[in-house]
Amino acid sequence: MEAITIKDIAKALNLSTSTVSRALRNSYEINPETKKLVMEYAERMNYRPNPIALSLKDSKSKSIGVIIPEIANHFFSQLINGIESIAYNLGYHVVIFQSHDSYEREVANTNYLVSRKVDGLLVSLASLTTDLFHFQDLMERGLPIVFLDRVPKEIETHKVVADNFAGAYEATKHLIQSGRKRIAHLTSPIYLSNTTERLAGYKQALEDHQLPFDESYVKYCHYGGKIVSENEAAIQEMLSLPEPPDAIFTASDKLTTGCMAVLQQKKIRIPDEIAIVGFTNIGVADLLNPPLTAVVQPAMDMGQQAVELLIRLIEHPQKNAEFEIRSLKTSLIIRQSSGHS
Amino acid sequence: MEAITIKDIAKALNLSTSTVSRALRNSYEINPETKKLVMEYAERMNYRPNPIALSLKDSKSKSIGVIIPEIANHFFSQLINGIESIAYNLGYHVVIFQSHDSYEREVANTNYLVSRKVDGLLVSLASLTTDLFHFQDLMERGLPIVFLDRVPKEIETHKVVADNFAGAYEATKHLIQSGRKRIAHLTSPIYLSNTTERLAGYKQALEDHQLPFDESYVKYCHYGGKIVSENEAAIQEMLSLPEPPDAIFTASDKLTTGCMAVLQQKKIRIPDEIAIVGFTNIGVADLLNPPLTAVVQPAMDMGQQAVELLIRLIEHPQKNAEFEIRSLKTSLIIRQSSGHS
DNA sequence: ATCGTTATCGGGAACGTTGCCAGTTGACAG
DNA sequence: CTGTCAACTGGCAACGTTCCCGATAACGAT
Repeated sequence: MEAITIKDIAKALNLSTSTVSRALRNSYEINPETKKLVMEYAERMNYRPNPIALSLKDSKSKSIGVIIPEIANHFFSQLINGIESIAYNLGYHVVIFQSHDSYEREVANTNYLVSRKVDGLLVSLASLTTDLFHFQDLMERGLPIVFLDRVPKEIETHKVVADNFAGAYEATKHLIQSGRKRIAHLTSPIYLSNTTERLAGYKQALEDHQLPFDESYVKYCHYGGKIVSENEAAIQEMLSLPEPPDAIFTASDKLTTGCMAVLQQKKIRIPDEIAIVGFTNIGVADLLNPPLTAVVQPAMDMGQQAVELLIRLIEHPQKNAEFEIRSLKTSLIIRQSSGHS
Repeated sequence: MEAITIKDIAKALNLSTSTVSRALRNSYEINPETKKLVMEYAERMNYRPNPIALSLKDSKSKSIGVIIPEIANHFFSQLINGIESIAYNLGYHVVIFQSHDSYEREVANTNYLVSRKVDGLLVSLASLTTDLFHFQDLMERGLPIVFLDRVPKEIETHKVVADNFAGAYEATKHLIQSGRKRIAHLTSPIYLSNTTERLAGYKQALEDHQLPFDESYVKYCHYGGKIVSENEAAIQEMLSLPEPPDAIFTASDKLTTGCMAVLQQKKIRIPDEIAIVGFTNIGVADLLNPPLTAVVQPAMDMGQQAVELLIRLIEHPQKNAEFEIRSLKTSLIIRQSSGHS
């Protein structure tokens, strides 16, 4: 606990704290000998500057906050790995918070991170967030924020997303080309950017292939598949339609596995009766029964690009800012669940 | 950015900072009217004490550090959820770091967290950590640490683990009772507490059922299944034995899925040719092909108990300390991969 | 009138660091 | 011998907060 401070060094070497400080910072106006003396002593005593004191002084912390819905999700944990790999190399620390898709938690986490003087924020919106004031306010006050994956339309800043439209289009098209006619879409709340983009891709693919769009084939699950009963109800509703779907395109990790679980439990054969394509980064897709056809997002890459943009924003405060929206390609990995022959 | 401070309040209300400070803290020696004035003004201006300043002053931060091997792992993310749920309620913040099973990273993270003045540490050891000085040193300097899951024998403090011996015993016994005779064990480096305990349970089960223990049936994967080729090599070695195993008991998430992937790729039928039981908390065990028999750890509970112990340690510095080792029961969930009829 | 008490408040130091402003030397030109 | 200028170093304030110590006034009690 008794960490050594600059003051201790000053006392031991009979110097002033300022001198020590400048010596350690290798200032030109310090006698090389003194410098050497200080540096060696500091080294020997294993001196580490106190980041808290520095933060207090400079209102900077060399750390960035990450707010994501949850970490128990392959997409987000890969995202984090991407973020960390870059941030680490650039000398930034990463502080992770989960919103658990709750608006209140997101706000609380945001406030805490700000009071902790993070230099910037990386955010993927909670599914239940509709009011964006807490972020808008911060941005106006000059805090750099970069959004990724689930991004708000209303805020102007750098954003990194997957090409959801193309991914959904490709997935739907794949199902169509595999012979499916009645393709359902199980997705998240409509006010997520993801949802509308994927929905649009899905619709466009239907249209381009002369299939009708039927609103009753689209189900929005507010809790993103985390509440089983909601899933189950949504799927049950679709199955009870006069013409039940012969394929389901699911829009997230949890929705996909949740859907598979429900079908399995109902003894509905995949893909014979219903084919599935999931928008998911789940790691064991090819170990599933049946192996899952998936639209995979370049999560790691997304994380990396997002930090890069953020750190650029932090270190070169906006030259009143052209903001970028980077849209990264997804890849469709075809396995058996889509019934592709 | 221009957060309001106690000084601002003092100036605005024509008081001294000390008075404001005490008013906010509801000190008895402040005139109730003054108090009201201050509190209302603070409320109106949305005053929040600066945690950095507090940390500097008290060398306390009301936050705890968590160092785990990796987040992209169901066991650990559940652990985190358990930790957060309790810590949050007790007014502590949780700062998560991944060691990625690297000793250097573990040390770096530890140092950073300590310099950031976390009030305590929750640690699950990196698989490549053998030198424990960085933790021992901290403990001697009075920093509360609680280990969980992967714990060191050499350090005396609270520990929370799963009952690895019993879990492994039960898994092995289950395989034996399902008619398997040549049960292999795919596991992590031997210097992890987990590994030895699970190995012991495995051995004991063999012995109790009059099966010979054969060292060539035990493979230690240093990278815990994260490096596919290592997995593959280990499994290949076992398959090339004169008497290849008819069952494999795998000791972790990644080892389990890795093993299944290799068998699948080699077109070895599970469980017909080789049965599998995995020590894993993977969420989609029943969606796998075949559904996976698993020894599940009460990860959430483990996390919760560990924080409780840690916070107790933080808030009631050791009454020279009876240290607890809590061992929580695992549960064997039987599915098809073990070939149970 | 003097003193102790109580109630209420302000001053200043401290946490660790940096940066500005001032010294204090010594050398050297004038 | 003085003035100037480097070269080097020290003092101090500041970041936001708390806490110890006093200070002030009112008010009985002595």
